[in-house]
Amino acid sequence: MHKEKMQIKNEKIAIPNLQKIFEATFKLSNTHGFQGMSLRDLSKETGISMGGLYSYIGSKNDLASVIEGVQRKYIEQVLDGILKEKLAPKESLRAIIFSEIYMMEIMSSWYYFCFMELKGLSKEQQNFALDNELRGEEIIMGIIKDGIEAKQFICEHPELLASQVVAQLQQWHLKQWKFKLRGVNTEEYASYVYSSLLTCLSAEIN
Amino acid sequence: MHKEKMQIKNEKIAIPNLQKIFEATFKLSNTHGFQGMSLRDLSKETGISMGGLYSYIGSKNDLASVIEGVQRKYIEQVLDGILKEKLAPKESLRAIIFSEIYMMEIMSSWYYFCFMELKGLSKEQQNFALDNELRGEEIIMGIIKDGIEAKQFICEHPELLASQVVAQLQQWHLKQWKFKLRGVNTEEYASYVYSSLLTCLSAEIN
DNA sequence: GTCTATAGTGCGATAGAC
DNA sequence: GTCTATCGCACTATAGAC
Repeated sequence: MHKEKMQIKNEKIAIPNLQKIFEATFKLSNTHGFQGMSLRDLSKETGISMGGLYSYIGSKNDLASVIEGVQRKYIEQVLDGILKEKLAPKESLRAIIFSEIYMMEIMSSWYYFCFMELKGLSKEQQNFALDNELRGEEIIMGIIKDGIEAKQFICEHPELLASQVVAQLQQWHLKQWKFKLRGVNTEEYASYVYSSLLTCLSAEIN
Repeated sequence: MHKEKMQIKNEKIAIPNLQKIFEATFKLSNTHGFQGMSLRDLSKETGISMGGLYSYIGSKNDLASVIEGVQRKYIEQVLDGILKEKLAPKESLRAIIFSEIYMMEIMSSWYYFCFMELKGLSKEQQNFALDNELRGEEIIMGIIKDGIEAKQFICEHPELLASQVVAQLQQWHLKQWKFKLRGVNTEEYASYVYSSLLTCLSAEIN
């Protein structure tokens, strides 16, 4: 995705270095914040010189922007994949919850970075992110409403229940330290979010 | 609280100016992040000169630190007030949810700032904040367990249900833009969080 | 109690050797 | 493709006039 913007043309060199840059950015941003991280820090952490960094990124802000772009594209692909399957309401909710949580597991640093550093991005990218959050919530709300019409669910406030699920999903990347401390694993958490949702929908848990 | 550290001794001058400084900090941090905000920005926003600012704060980092300290003290006072009342499990949960949400309503900028800028604070303050989150969750979990023992509640995973409530509470300051957009008011949201919790506890809603 | 002026530092970014 | 050296700037913080 980032190919065309890069000065380094040899992929065998470019890809491992880009990976190093992303990982170091996540690490340093998690301790100092992206604005608090200097390119000198990043240079030390990656082992790439200041000058060298600039053949991989256009500018410091460009680096944050690229990370957000890659993350957004990935999520869109996965979500669209699920929606294409046209599952029944219950299975659809299950698929969304489990895939989002497993996705966060794999890309947890990306999620966390994008959430915490959203402010530093361009207005355009901020709007994309907010729209994405609304869209995610509306998809869940839509499925709940479909289930209500099909007499499978009972729920007074579908919009608030949807936001409850979104809140629980986000906790999985925002508060990983807490779940690790409590010894809750990915599978357990996803199962809980799903069963709690079914309880609030007055639906039977299989 | 911040009195002893300040150079300005006349309260009638100091308090309004400190207020201006806090509000401007919240505003600028919400758009650029605290690290991204310069004291020149803060000087322009408050109308106080660079030199003037330094008679109110010890340093830039000190400003963030003071904000976190004030916020923490406030929350502790309110929580302790509720726990002293020794209410029945249901009423206790209700009191915690409603007071926390109304508190966030009043001090929303403070909550948001402390959440987003936690990284920039000293290790000591970070630990305080994390402990506070754990403590808040444990209080809720404890009340749920009390209610289970008293045969008032049924719940398989008290610790996950407690984290669900904490997640929902945090959304109220993290995502205020969303609730405003959806036209959800404070009272409605607090009621929903409470009734959703009772549903998950298989308890009757009065 | 508030200001302007400025010291001193560390930043993002680039040029050009290798 | 990677490095070192360096430019110019914006930052935090302070000194001292008013």
